Amino acid sequence: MTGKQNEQEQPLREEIQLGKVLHALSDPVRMEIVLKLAGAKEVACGCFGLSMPKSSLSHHFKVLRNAGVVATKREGKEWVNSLRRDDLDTLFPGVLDAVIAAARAGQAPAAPLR
Amino acid sequence: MTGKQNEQEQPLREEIQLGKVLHALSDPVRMEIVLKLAGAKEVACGCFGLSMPKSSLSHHFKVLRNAGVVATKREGKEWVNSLRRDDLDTLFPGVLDAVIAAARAGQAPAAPLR
DNA sequence: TGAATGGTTCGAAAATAGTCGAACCGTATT
DNA sequence: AATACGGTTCGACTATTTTCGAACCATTCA
Repeated sequence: MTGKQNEQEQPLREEIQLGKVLHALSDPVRMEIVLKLAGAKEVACGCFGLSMPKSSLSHHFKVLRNAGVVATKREGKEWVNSLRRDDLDTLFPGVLDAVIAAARAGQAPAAPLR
Repeated sequence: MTGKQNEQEQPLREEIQLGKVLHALSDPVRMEIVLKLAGAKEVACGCFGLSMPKSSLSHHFKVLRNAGVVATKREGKEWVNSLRRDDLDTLFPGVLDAVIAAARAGQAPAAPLR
């Protein structure tokens, strides 16, 4: 009953590459995920209003994870995701903030944040 | 003798999309091009120490152009490229600067800028 | 006009990325 | 133990990207 696998393999901070990060962020679905994570700390995979099969969604999370953009770990029976803000900010200062701000402004102008 | 085609088709400012830009920047060759352009205003396509066929290089410039990252126009018999800083800064404030700074720091740490 | 230069465009082949159903794996609940 | 739940993994397929040689196109210079 001990956790057999309660973390997905993710790159260490120093293994994160800018190119990979930018590629991960270049997809609209993944950008939407990142925007949601940016506003909500931690979110389970299913809690996204994204209409697509589980497997597709899981794929996008995997890309984000492998790029070092999000961290995923078990929390009960669901996987909980979070942005690796500290790592990204340290490695690439300002990049994530600027991209998120630009994406917020451009893609979803009408979304009432509260 | 009049210029038959002295500009490559490029998106208007308002047609530039963040996702396309990020994808364009996610390739190492293209990032290198952008870094060179960032430090040198305008540069002809050939003036890059990149060892690859003309057609491949041309392809990467095309991706950058289509994404709205660089502008290209005829100057005598060569094509001259420049970063579309003003457009990008207006649309996505801080993104280009942060990415360039991060790329400079990460990829080519030993390059003595002067 | 002819040839050299600088770079684009055209295929076509190879590599990479995205989509999705089906099977699977831990966890929790019964 | 059996079932449900949340999500991953495994193919297989499709679509997009990358790479590169060969042909082409303006421009300039001889």
